[in-house]
Amino acid sequence: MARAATTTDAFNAVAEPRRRQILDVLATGERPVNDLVLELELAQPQVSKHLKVLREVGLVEVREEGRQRVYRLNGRPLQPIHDWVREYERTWNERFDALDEVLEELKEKEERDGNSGK
Amino acid sequence: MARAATTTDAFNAVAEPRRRQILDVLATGERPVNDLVLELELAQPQVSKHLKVLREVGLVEVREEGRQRVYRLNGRPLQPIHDWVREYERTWNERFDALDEVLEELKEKEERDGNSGK
DNA sequence: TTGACATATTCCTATATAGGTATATAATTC
DNA sequence: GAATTATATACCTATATAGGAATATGTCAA
Repeated sequence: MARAATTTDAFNAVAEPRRRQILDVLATGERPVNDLVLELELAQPQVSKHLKVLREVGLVEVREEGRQRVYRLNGRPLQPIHDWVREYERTWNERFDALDEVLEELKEKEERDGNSGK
Repeated sequence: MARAATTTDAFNAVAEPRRRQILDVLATGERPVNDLVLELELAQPQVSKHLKVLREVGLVEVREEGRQRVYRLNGRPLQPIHDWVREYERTWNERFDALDEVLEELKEKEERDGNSGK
């Protein structure tokens, strides 16, 4: 089997840096294709193809305006990535260790006092 | 050009669901390869190969213990993903809209009062 | 040292790109 | 309607998989 298609989900679509760049630009406001071409210094067909992938996973939407296609961001499909990766934040963020300690202390305290008080 | 190698960065490594599964298991504690094989119901060579990819991007580390290789998680390479995707949270989270409104009000208030004070 | 166990590596195949180039499609203007 | 502009699509190539099967490597036990 080959790798999963880039259009499988946001994880795959966003693995490509060019596509993240496109989203980063669109995050500042909607854009017709040619603006993206100029801002990213990427060939027009490449931009169109990346946009197609992003469209298929729902990360962008299009509006027709004369002969232009105006693309806008839809971040919602990124939520699963956010949710997944957030669980790992504690593994690199030391503040979580501190928080864990506090919670641990509270728990122990509760176990000591808890039985007497309700 | 083909797609970027899976070992290019965490974005690419983690696009594969099996590798996310492996990390999810390791998040609960280190494991020798065979435990992963059993828990994921995946063939041993496949697991070893996925682990190799994860090793190359630094998402796991190995310790030799007799004839076993005990793998443990290192979440740090996930931080760039977290940082990137977090910027988009506001695009799907309505609470940010509410926050934006509050900030907008504060800003307007400041502009009204600001000139007299300070 | 022979065999059992744990893991990694090699070889195979089908498939899917990303970018380049050329071209098709569609809207607009003169 | 011919030329121009904006975008999408088709075709090509090099490359990299993910999984399956077989095998190599390394470790321990009897």
